[in-house]
Amino acid sequence: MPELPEVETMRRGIARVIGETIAEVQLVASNFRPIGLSPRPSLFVRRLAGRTIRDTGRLGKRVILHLDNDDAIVVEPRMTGLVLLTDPPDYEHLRLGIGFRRKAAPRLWYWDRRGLGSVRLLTSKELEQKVAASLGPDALAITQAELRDRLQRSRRAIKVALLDQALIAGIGNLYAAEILHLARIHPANPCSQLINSQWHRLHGAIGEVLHKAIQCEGSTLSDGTYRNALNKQGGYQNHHRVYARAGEQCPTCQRGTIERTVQAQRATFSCPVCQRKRKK
DNA sequence: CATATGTCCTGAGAGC
DNA sequence: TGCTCTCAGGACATAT
Repeated sequence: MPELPEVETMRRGIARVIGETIAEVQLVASNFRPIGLSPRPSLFVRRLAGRTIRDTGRLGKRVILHLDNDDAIVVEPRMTGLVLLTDPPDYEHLRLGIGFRRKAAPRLWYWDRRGLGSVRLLTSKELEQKVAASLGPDALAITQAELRDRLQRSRRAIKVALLDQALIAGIGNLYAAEILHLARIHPANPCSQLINSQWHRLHGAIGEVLHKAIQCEGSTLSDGTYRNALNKQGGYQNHHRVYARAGEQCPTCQRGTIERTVQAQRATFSCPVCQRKRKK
């Protein structure tokens, strides 16, 4: 489930490879069907040979490694992908390894248990046209006016709209629930019905939740999958207010009991008391 | 054009 | 105990 905070933690965690030159690329075939790798393996390896990592970045929920020839490695972890500079949780689900010329440089791994993620090598033009152009403003950079302008005409529920990466980039199922709870907005509330004070609270809650989650290095859920680049668990799961807490008392109002509902085939958690369905 | 649904994948946990 | 079923949710293809 890596969302913005987890992917940002990955990006920061691999900053040490900036300036390193690629010596060798290892594609781990194993018994798995091919990972979402493009271009085809031989070309992928050839185009990376001798390249230097110029910078790291993030586009929504993707980690970007910018190379010295302006190509970019685009890592999309989806549900269970991890970018690591240390030994992975297991060797069975390793997909890709990159070794560097400098002896002291750590090896860069891509590990993915479920294999829904992908690793692509794109030109800067492809990165712009295929990736960046399909994303809305980053959730950490969006202004309150942009947020309202982009979402308020949607006929969908606010939580469903927050998950639409073309409207705002970086928020996933877990953080959407946490953000709406902090903002005291019901997830089923249609975007068109939000009033000014709610847009204000929503914008504030997006920043507050995401910054705190980054500070905690993301959320490691009960399955234990998510890890930072050094294979350490995140800490934000200890701050979750509603996610996976159905039946517990609401931490905001101390009166409501957290409910689990389903929207767009995704589990949603909210407090029926302080996240009222009608506008404020 | 906007929105809705089906699909991929593995492993954990429930229920019998 | 061992089997089957359900669920978890990223992004995208296809349908409405």
